[in-house]
Amino acid sequence: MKEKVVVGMSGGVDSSVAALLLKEQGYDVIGVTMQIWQEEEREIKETGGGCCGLSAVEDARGVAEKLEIPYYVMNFKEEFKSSVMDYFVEEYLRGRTPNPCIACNRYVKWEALLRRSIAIGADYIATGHYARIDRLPGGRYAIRSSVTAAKDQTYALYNLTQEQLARTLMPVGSYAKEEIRGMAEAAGLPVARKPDSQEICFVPDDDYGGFVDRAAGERVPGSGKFIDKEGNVLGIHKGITHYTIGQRRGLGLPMGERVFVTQIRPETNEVVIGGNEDIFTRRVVCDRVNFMSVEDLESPVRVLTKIRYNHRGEYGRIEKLPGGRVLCTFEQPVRAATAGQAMVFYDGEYVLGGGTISGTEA
RNA sequence: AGGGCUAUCGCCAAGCGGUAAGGCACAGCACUUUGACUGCUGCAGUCGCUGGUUCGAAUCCAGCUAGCCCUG
Repeated sequence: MKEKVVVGMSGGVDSSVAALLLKEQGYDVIGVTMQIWQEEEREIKETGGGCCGLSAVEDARGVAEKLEIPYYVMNFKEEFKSSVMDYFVEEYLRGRTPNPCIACNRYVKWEALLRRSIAIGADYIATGHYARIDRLPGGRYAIRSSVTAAKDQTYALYNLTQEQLARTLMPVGSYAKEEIRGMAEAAGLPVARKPDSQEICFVPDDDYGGFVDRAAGERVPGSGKFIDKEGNVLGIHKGITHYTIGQRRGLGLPMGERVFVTQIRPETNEVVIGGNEDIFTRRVVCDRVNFMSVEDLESPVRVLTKIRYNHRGEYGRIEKLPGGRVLCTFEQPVRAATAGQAMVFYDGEYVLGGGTISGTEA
């Protein structure tokens, strides 16, 4: 009997080809689009694609028809709201900078979707991520870099558990983006030319600060002071939720030279401003760690570490700290390590693990 | 109501008789399954105002206005 796999279809090229590849590989494929934040009625159709685009359902259904596979829309709005949107807002209110995609992957895609897929008899779930999953000699599963470094999406997947990885397929990770588009074209999929997704999917107007303020209601932090490291007041800011470490644009401070956010202090509602040289550090600490290729970190090890999605990575030594935290001491200073963002460790092509950045000092 | 100094883009600031540098800020675009960073492009028909001298003035002269400083 054929193994059954539920493919999370966003309506983008990548997940569409994932479904195509799995069908060709002989799986019993079921297409599912996760309804996560969109309004029920009016499907806003314009740009979007990739992970959680706007015209998801319409496009995904078209692809499913073309592939002649069953297709369903599942509602995950509650899970998405509590695990992603609420978390997103809370983090900003704390002066941190969340990565919603990582939360969405772990808690919505790989928790809620996997559970429901199993409930309908599936053996696996699959996505269109540019990453591979290998089972290592020791028996553990680990995310492995995509064959194309350019589109590598392993960073956003470091938080998956062994159980989740054991039931996941990522067929797209073995190909380059151009190859994927080529296959979509060849198969006549209607989404072959769809642009890649970008920005935060549930903030369509790009105004994430406004989104947070609206969602925060009464708790929205008002304007406060921009200060320098000596404490001199440089100006007034719009509220700490509008800033992140390393940010330059949007400050409105004509200092004569480029200045950046170096600190956010939620206690005093202050945003500290400094020069570019003030945002580099060699020591970064994270918590909420998830180990992947290894079960635990017994002794310090040298790894390549990424501190943001689009980061080529920097070498450093990681070691455990009390409280389940991990400290990474980089060989070269890294720029703008930001609390709330993820720090992901790579052992060669494999994701060793990762955590949420809590600060730049132990 | 004595004397001196300064008035050029939102901020800072070149310019010194030959037809408005630059930096910051800001905007748009590119990049990007997060936030950033970065890159590219744009951004004074006009130099506080009014006259004058010059072929020609932001640049020289006069008056006016405003701000700053010193002395009353």
